[in-house]
Amino acid sequence: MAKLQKSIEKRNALIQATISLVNNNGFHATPMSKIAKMANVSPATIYLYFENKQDLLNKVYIEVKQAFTSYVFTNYTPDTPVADGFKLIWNRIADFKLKEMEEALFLAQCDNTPIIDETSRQEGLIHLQPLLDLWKRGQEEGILKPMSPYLLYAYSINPLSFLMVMQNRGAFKLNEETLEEAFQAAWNSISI
Amino acid sequence: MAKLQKSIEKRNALIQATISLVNNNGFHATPMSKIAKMANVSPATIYLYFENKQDLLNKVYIEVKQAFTSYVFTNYTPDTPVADGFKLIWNRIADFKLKEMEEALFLAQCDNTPIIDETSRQEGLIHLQPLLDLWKRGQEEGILKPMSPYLLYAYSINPLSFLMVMQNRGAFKLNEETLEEAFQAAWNSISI
Amino acid sequence: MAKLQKSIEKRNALIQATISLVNNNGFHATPMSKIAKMANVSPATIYLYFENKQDLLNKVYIEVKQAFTSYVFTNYTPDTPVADGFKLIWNRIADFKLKEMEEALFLAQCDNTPIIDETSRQEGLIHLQPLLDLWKRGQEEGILKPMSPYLLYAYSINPLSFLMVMQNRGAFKLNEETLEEAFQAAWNSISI
Amino acid sequence: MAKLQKSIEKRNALIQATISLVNNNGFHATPMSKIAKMANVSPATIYLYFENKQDLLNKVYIEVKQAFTSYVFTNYTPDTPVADGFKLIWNRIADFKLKEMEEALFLAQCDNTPIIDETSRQEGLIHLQPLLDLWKRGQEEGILKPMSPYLLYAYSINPLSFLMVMQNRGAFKLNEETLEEAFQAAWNSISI
DNA sequence: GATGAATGAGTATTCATTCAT
DNA sequence: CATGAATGAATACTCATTCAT
Repeated sequence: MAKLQKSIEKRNALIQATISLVNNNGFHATPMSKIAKMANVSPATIYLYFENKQDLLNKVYIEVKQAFTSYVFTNYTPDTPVADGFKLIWNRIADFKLKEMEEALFLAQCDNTPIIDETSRQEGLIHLQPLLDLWKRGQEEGILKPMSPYLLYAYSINPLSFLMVMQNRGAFKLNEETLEEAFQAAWNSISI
Repeated sequence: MAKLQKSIEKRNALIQATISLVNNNGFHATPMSKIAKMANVSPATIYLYFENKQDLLNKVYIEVKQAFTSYVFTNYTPDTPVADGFKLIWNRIADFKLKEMEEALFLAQCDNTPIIDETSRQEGLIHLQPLLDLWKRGQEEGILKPMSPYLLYAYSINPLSFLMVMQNRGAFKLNEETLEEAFQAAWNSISI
Repeated sequence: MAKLQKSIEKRNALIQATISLVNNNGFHATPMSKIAKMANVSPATIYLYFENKQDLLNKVYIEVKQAFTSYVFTNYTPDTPVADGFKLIWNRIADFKLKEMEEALFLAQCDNTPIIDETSRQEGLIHLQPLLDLWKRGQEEGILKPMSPYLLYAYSINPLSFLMVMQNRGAFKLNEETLEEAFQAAWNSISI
Repeated sequence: MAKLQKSIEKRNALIQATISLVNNNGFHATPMSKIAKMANVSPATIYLYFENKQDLLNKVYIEVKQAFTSYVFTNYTPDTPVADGFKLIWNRIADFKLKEMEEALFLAQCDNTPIIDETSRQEGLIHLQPLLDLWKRGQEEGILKPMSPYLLYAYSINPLSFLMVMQNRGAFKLNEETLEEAFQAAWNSISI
């Protein structure tokens, strides 16, 4: 029991170290040895938990993406009215990006870079379905513009990533006021 | 003259090779030797034009960014009415992302990654001033929401990057129709 | 008793695994972990039976060599006439190489390679004495050429190793006919 | 010109170092770094001349084998009478094993071990054809036993490898007398 | 200017071996 | 006895950079 516990902790430490180092230095400047050191294990130990560096990265990506979607859809049920549902989900996304900035930044980097395997990328996408369903419902009800979900995502969700990156670089501050402005912009862009 | 010409051509070949390789393989999988090979020069030759790999990357970034802004503001004059001016600029940006996809993808990767020096990043920003001025004018005229330019950018400009990346991955198609939808979403998000 | 039995079985499994893996992949590509896996034990268990990898290899060599000589001299008694005795022993050697090919191939590889300690090699040799005695007798009786036993061995015994390796590589077939030819060649080379 | 010369010298130094180290320590205990050190180059330099460790080994094997066969058939012409021809070739083989012991030992190790690629092994064989032709002629003339060339090789040629290994281990001495005995044994084993 | 050969300093990965359980 | 997890010490191989020509 204690052993399993320790094993899980080590794996998590590796994942956290990877996120942190890739965020700060980029994938190309994140050697396995540094990850090991930050996680307080030997480099060889990484290979007990992950097949190789690419596998480590893929697995971290998938798990962070799952944590993200899991966080996002907490409290949401498919019978929530469209406008309320969208606001709920949007706020959870914003919350996640603010509270789990490391994870969110990591995702942003992976999503704009060819460092993740295509299959892992796909695997990360499937859990977004409830949002797509919500949008479809909104379109059927005539509340949302009849556009491709990619457009809906590009204008209502993705901007948060940009804003978070800017906040991380110290150029911009996400607070109650700017978040409200952001939500209005998001809603205006997709609602009829 | 012929010599200078050849020199410039070599430099351009190096820049193009860097863009192409970083796009396809990521920075971490783009060795100098490959760049040299693709540009048909010796690895040593790179160091006649750039100080080192980081310098090469920074310079490529800055030049591509300049090409981008230069393209974007062609035909635009500061006395254009706000709505027309925004539409003009927005369309040029969309144009660039469609016609110079390699360059645009490269910028998207650099902008979400810690591979570019902060100073180079700043240098890439300064040429965006005309757009910021336009927005300020629009806000003074009560046409645009009185938000931070970061918010304006996040919602009216940045989504195009996301859409382009998606198009590049084969998931989405930017055509006359979707571009029009995109523009409406952009305008709705920032206009009062 | 059952415990001792199991212990012996494990040790044998380790020896067999070592032989098989070294034969197929060579010593350099035979990690302890693979040996353990093939023998269905933990890597750590190997060290309960052998001091280290070198010791494992030496012990395997010695035991296989003993199995070989023991097999070879079964039914042979020192009072057998020289010609009969040689034929008897030669046939047993040929038999062993055909029936215990794994073991024989392992010996061939060890005998031509610096992977076995010199002392272990010596230890493997001592049990060949009956053959040396037979040869001495044959020379005293004027039946065998008065040559160094190394020459006798090189021409009458060692060729079987070569033929077995060739058969293992699929290039040659040892059957009743070729074995008879081989024996004639062997006998012709050493008899007066 | 001087550059090409140096290049060839470096390559040869690498080959010699490989032979020497593999002979003394075995393939498994011959790291690239040691080979580099012995050849007075950087480890990275090896990879300018050979693709990887396996390629290095294969190439060394092939070149040594070619040197061997080339040495062996010097002075031999296909019209030499069978007995004379065999004696000539046999002596050259013995000569090579005595004078180029390092090379010969290396071949012996490679020939009894799965460290060489099968294709490289095949490539090493093709140059032995003149000997096979000689044997065929001898069989047609009724001088040699009508056996498989593998048997002829096993009994008339291969024993020299064994004797050389023994001499290298200090157990046996190849001199004029023992060489003559060896030749007689070889000839007796294959001649009618 | 231009180059190709050369390399030192890494880097991912492996593996023999140990040790707490 | 037996083990699986852990690791330090290699090891093959890469790559940004240099330098003699």
